Amino acid sequence: MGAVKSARTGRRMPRAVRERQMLDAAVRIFARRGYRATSMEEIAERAGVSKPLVYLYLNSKEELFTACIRREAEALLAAVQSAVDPALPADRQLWAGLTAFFAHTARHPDGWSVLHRQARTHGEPFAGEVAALRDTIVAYVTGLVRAAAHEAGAARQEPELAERDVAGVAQVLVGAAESLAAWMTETGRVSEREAAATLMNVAWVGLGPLLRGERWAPR
Amino acid sequence: MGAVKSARTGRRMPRAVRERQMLDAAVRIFARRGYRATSMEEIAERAGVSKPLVYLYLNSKEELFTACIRREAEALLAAVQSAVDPALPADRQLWAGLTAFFAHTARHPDGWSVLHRQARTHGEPFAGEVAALRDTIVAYVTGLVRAAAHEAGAARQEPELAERDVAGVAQVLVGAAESLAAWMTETGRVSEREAAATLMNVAWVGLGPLLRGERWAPR
Amino acid sequence: MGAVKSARTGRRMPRAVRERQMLDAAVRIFARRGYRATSMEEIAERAGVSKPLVYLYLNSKEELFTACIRREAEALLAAVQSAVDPALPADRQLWAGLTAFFAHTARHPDGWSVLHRQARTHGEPFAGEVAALRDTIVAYVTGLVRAAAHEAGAARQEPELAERDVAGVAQVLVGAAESLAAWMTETGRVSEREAAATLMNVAWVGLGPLLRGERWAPR
Amino acid sequence: MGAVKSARTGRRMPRAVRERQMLDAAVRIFARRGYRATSMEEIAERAGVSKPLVYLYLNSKEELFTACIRREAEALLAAVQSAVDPALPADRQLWAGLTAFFAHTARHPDGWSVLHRQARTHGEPFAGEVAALRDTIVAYVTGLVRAAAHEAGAARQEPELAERDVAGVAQVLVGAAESLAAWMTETGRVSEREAAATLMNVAWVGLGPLLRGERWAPR
DNA sequence: GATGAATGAGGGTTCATTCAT
DNA sequence: AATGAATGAACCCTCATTCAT
Repeated sequence: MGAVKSARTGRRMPRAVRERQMLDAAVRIFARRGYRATSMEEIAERAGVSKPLVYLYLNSKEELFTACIRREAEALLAAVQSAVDPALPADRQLWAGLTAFFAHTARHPDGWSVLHRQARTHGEPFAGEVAALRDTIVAYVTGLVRAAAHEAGAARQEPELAERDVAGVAQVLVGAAESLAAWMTETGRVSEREAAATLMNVAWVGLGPLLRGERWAPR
Repeated sequence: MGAVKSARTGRRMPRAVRERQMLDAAVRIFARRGYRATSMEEIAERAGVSKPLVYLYLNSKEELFTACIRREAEALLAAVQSAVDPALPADRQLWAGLTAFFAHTARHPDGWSVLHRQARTHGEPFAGEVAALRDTIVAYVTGLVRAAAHEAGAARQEPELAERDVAGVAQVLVGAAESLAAWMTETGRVSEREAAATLMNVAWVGLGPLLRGERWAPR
Repeated sequence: MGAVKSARTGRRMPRAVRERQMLDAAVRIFARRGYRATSMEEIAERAGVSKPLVYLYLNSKEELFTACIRREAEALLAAVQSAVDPALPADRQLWAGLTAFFAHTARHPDGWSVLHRQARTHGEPFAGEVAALRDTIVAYVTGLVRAAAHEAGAARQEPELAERDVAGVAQVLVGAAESLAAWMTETGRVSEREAAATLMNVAWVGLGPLLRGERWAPR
Repeated sequence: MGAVKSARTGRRMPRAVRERQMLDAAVRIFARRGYRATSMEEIAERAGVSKPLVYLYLNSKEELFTACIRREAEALLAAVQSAVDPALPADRQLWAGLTAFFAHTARHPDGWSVLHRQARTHGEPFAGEVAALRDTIVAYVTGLVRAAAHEAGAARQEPELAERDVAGVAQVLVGAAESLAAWMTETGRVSEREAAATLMNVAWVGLGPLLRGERWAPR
């Protein structure tokens, strides 16, 4: 009825192209409806092919969803990594990475929704796929925070930050970044650079007192 | 299949009791399977009643899910609010609130999953219910951060924090807290107090340099 | 939701009164929704009693519907019969009967709908109940037509009408009357007297040529 | 139960054929059970297909019922129209039309039941479909009666019949015809030609006195 | 390389009916 | 005299998936 039909653009396309069309359609629909509410019928229709062809290429709904998750995870990781020059100082790397992250999620809201919302809400095996991605990112950010702390500390002759605190800052950074990205794509109220700047101010500027050993403790 | 059956504990209970049982069952199953993948049958079974009774009391799957969201939202808000003494200084309030938040989500992981994951993933009208809760919390946290900045600034004769930064810190706090809570309940790798302490260190301790006007800027 | 609830007018009423309320409610709802689409719930609600009470008094949906049919059939028959004075000439009796019939169906459209539409569309045992009523009426009308023909024929020294033609005229009369009654209650386009007059003109006035032996035959 | 199963005659048939089978089955069952009491399951079974296929081709119970009504209405209209030669005099046309009508309803009792009983009993949108058919037929019959009166009147130098009476006769004719058809198919007590002849005698032969201005009036 | 035809299985919802009080 | 609590059974509809061509 109201479904937008992609005009079936010429039959007989090479497999790689067809597959891409199917994944594009799938990501879009999974992102907007959720895994269970998405029907293979609708994906096939939007991809401009028949249902059996979707099965021929992607085997099952579960494998199709997994393929979507993998493709989007790789794309996101590639976007962030290619934006970061490992030769730069840690804070510049962090800035570049955050900017690339927010830019990518803003440009691919459906992909981000699949990763951040849909995959995590529908249990195994999908959640595991995303967990792996997240672990990679957390590890990378942890390295950056450690290096940043090291540089800053070295400059000011201060003791390095304890691993626990490094990990804590990294977790907060990643968690807040995810949250901001979702908020950005859903409400459009913040720009990519604003989001990145907010995080840099908290993470980087806030590192100073932590490096000097300040801690908050209940009393 | 493998579903655990609650031994039907005696027929003929007053409506209020039955309704509670149904909501308990529903929250648990919605949290684990997601809205669409949850069947009314399974909820009824777990609640120890027949499906028609669930419909008699809760009308429809959608209303049932909404009732779950509302109950869990109210419970979470009540837990946090009753933990906070408005007479205390802002940092103590923040600590108390965060601790209560993490304690509640740790004790009610299914409720938290319904609020944080499921409700937000399945569109309107569910997302709206949770958005209202989140707005309440963000407003409250913003107030605390502003007050905290005010106290700290006043003590040190420093200019107060700009509203933009207050809002940024609040957003990061709430986003990071949500993210940590989910991570906590999903992986069990951090304790409630650790989570709260990490956030206090970043938010509270890191407030210092921000108050002194330090900002990170790319160049 | 939108259902009109009769304010439960005082508990503890004599059985006969309660039963009447239930039948009233049932006729009304059966007439408007049809047998299958009517729920015992709605009847009970409209009657201002609980469902078990409906069962206590009327045993089952089927018996309840049958009771409605019988009550309405008896009422219709009584209305027609009490309007007819057997001492009058046949044409006056026919006129009185038709007028009473149209008046009754106009005043009790739900009852007429139950008899004419609902009961006949839902198979046995309901159709049989109405068939009995119809047979009674057809027999009565046949008698009137025969008598009318006799009077007219006797006056003009003409041969009486053959039984086949008498029966034919009676069938047409009854069929047309039913049809007009339904049309009247559904569209409201004709008055009771107009309907009766139309039928008298066809049946009575048209009797003349038939009595003189005129017939239409294909050639 | 007692359901007759059509031996599944070979799988894989072209859509048009299957659709016809489904409509055949549906008309039969709707006619006998009524709309609400008919289950899609039973229709599918009788059509020799699975339930989903019925939905694939006919979308919903409501659309299926509507499709039945339309098909039967068109078939009935076509049968009557093709039997009538507009070049013939009005009485011959009427006779041909009535004969065709009774013949068609006798040969397709289920179709007639769907049109006359079921569709009208189950409210909109079904009743509207049949009302359109009836209007067409009433208009056609009105034309015939008018023409017949004109011919007859012209021959005898008499004044034409008033429009009100023409309409009255047409309504009575159509109503009586419907009623006789239902009675015929339900009881089998009259033949098609007898039914048509009865109506011709009343309508055609009875037209004479009406043309001469005779009217019945109460007094 | 691609599809029209077809289905098993399951989910949301409703309803007539009963039991215990 | 009357009801709140409860359910077995069915029904409409959808969907992931396959077969035959």
